[in-house]
Amino acid sequence: MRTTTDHVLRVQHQLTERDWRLLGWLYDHSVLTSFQIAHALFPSLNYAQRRLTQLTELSLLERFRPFRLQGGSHPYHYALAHTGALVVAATRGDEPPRRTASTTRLHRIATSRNLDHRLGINQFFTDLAAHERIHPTARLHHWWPGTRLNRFFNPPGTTAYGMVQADALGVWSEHGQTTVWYLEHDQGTEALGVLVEKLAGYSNLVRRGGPAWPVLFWLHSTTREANLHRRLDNTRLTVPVATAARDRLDGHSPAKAVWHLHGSASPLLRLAELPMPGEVDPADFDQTRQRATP
DNA sequence: GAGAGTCAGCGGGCTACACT
DNA sequence: AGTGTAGCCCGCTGACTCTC
Repeated sequence: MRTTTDHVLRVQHQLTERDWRLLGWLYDHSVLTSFQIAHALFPSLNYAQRRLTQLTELSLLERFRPFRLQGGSHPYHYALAHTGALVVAATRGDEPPRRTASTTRLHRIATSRNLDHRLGINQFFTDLAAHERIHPTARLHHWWPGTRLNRFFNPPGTTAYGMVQADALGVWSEHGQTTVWYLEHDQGTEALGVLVEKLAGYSNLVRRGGPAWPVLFWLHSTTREANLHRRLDNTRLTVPVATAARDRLDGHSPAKAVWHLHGSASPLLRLAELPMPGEVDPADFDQTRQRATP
């Protein structure tokens, strides 16, 4: 135990603010590819690869390359190694994970059938972080995994709001406008009816006094997007619903004007322009310990 | 001087395909 | 069936510049 703690102390002073942000993301969101990390946090892929190799040598990160059927190779996929998990847990005041738990977690990440879905969600947020990196007025304040939402809405000792099953929650600002939204990442594998049914959870939340933040469907094609809007025409909505299709992005970030707000005749909206039920202070979300940065 | 970052070239691991 | 080659998709390395 003493040795492990020493190692944690030893590596901490070698970390930059960017490293802390990366470790925090991996603590919350399991896995990122070298491309995603480079795009979100580094000026070049080359330099990112160097730094990631260093963090791996410090035993903060683990990496793996999934088998690729079409030939060639996947990029390295990075996850938190045991030491990395200890470092982040320590800064957040969480219970330090046991080594066996860290190993089990890693194996589960690497072999998960939901790996593509997870990487798809993470791609959305790393695209936003990349936008933030080169646009001084933009800021990704918070990126929460879906699992943290229920803790946020139902803290111990309070009246429960109910459950929502979002893939993630984001708090995003640009040009002084702040929005909070739930993300539903769609790979086109679920029936449209299943997507529409997910909105019932958000309606329940609003009915019990929860906030009516927009729900974003991040869809894989414009055809599916059009079909979903037709379905929504016959659905009673209590939260704003917006959609974007990845096949019309043409390299644009999800921060840009790509969002089709259901029931609105207005042109496509930027992420920061989505309707909010009231003023939002990003600091309101700090109490649940989002960042790993000490 | 140290660290951050860029550029170009090289090499590894894989599939597909043609040839023997 | 075995072998060689091309192409794809990557990461790694050395040499260099820039900034603090």
